[in-house]
Amino acid sequence: MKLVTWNINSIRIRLEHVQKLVSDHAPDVICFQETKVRDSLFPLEALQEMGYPHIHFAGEKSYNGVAILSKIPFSDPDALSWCAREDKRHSSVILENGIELNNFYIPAGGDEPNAETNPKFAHKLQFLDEMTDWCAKRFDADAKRIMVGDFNIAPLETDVWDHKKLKNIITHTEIEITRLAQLQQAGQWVDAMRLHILPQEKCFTWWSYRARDWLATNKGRRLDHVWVTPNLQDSVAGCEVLLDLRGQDKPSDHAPVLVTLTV
DNA sequence: ATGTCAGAAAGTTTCTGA
Repeated sequence: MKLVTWNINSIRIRLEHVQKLVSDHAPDVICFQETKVRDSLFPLEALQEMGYPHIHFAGEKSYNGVAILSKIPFSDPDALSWCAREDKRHSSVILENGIELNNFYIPAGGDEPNAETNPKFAHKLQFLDEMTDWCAKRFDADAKRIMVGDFNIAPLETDVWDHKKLKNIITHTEIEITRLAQLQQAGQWVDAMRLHILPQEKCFTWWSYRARDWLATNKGRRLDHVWVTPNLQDSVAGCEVLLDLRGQDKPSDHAPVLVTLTV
């Protein structure tokens, strides 16, 4: 099974890039974040015509929004709300092969890494805490689960272009990295990307629009993640960040992450 | 620290969030 997670930053404006992803890599399942479209305007037919008859989406006007596209039939489509808000930051399905797939868009958190003065950062931390409680409560050693998405946190020193310069910048602060570790522990999640792209290697999935020459300067961060339960660890056959899609005309600021599983 | 985007509202320009 080839699985992609991609913060698309508007699904409607980048349908051609989705088509390129499909033509070049033919993923079985694609998880999108930041679709930025209300459900009534979601381009369902166009995506189905690309070869994805099974689509679960949960969106809103302008902001957030997630979608799961699949060649594989699924059941139990769900979309949970977090932090008592109605923003669309989660969706899940159970694939026909029995694997539960969760797609998350964790809040970015604003600019100032102080939860007392910056409500966006407080929201991000609360969101992480709720996810941690949720994972702990429903933990099941026998369940086969995958959790993907734009987590908006780069935990390792090699997940950012300069650890020292970014250690007080949201996405790479100690407090976020600690919360993410607690979340990972609560579900015994395995970082599937880092099974194949070794932790000592730099690995980025996001480059700011503001940096010109994004590839040459390579001031990136690994904000997008694929986590699997331990019983799926040996099924993770490979991982690739699809840089060519970040290099298209009018790209998303995130590159897709492709993980191949032998399931 | 902010050089760029996307979407929305109402203005061919400003705001917000990222």
